[in-house]
Amino acid sequence: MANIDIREYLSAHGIRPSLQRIAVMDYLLHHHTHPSVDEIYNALLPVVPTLSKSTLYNTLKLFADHNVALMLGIDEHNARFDGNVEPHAHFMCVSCGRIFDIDEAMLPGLRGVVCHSIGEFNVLGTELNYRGYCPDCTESQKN
Amino acid sequence: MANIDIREYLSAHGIRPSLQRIAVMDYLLHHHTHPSVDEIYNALLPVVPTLSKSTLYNTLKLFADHNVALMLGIDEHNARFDGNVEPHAHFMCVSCGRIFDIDEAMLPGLRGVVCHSIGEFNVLGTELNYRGYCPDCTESQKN
DNA sequence: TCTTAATTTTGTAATGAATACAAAATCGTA
DNA sequence: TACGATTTTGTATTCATTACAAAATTAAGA
Repeated sequence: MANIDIREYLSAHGIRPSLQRIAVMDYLLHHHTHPSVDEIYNALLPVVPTLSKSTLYNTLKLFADHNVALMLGIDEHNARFDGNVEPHAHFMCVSCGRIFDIDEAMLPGLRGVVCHSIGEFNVLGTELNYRGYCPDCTESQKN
Repeated sequence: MANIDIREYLSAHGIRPSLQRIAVMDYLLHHHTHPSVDEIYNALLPVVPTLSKSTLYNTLKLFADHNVALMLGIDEHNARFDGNVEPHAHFMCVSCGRIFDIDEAMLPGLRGVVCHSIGEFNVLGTELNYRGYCPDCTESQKN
């Protein structure tokens, strides 16, 4: 996705596309590692040397509010962010700490819990998190 | 559930039943409000005047590790705890802040995402969280 | 282009939940 | 009762996040 497209993507969601916001959105769309604020900061500092943590927090909050990024609560130590806003679940490995996407192909039941209402409850957002051992760490445990 | 039963419940899960631990477990089993550490602390202080926050953190971590309590990540500001360890989802109202239990009767799809493995991923724990407006707050918004 | 107001960014200071740690208290067992 | 292990407690610390005001940037009109 070129920068011009990210500009339009942000604008289309009511976000004025500043240099910093484009850089953050660009990073989120090209890195599916569910980065923390610090990871994004360290990655973008060479690109946007004046970037401050405040701007990052502001920007990520703005993105979450405008539904162009997810703020994940799966890691109890840091907020994690995801530019993929399509319904999907997450798996965090308790051994290596990586966070994996779990999509409908892997978890057919996913559709059954993604909804806009539950009885009289009006649902705005859904978060489905798993913790356990990823395939790599399950394998290395056997040895 | 009488204290003697809580003793046995904790013992059966490999937890030595101290006065403090019994008090915390008792509180969790009788209050389904998904309390924060502070709420538990303030509620138990009159009962266990020497109770310290350190003990609470230790105890709740111990409970979570031994699967007699859930540590919920649904509230980004505080960890919340739940003595109900049966599979169920949670709903947090963005208006009043209350956290509600969502069981299988309300959400038939729940069974479809509670599992012990997803492909090669070895699942130890599942957390399904919703955010939105609860029935009370949806109603009062109309006025 | 200049002016001005609004928005955005930035740095610093403050907040507060959670953790670390060691001393004191308690428990279990001989 | 004595002693080693476990648990509790208080204090100090850490560190992610928020608050806030000044500086920089942008948008739009004159």
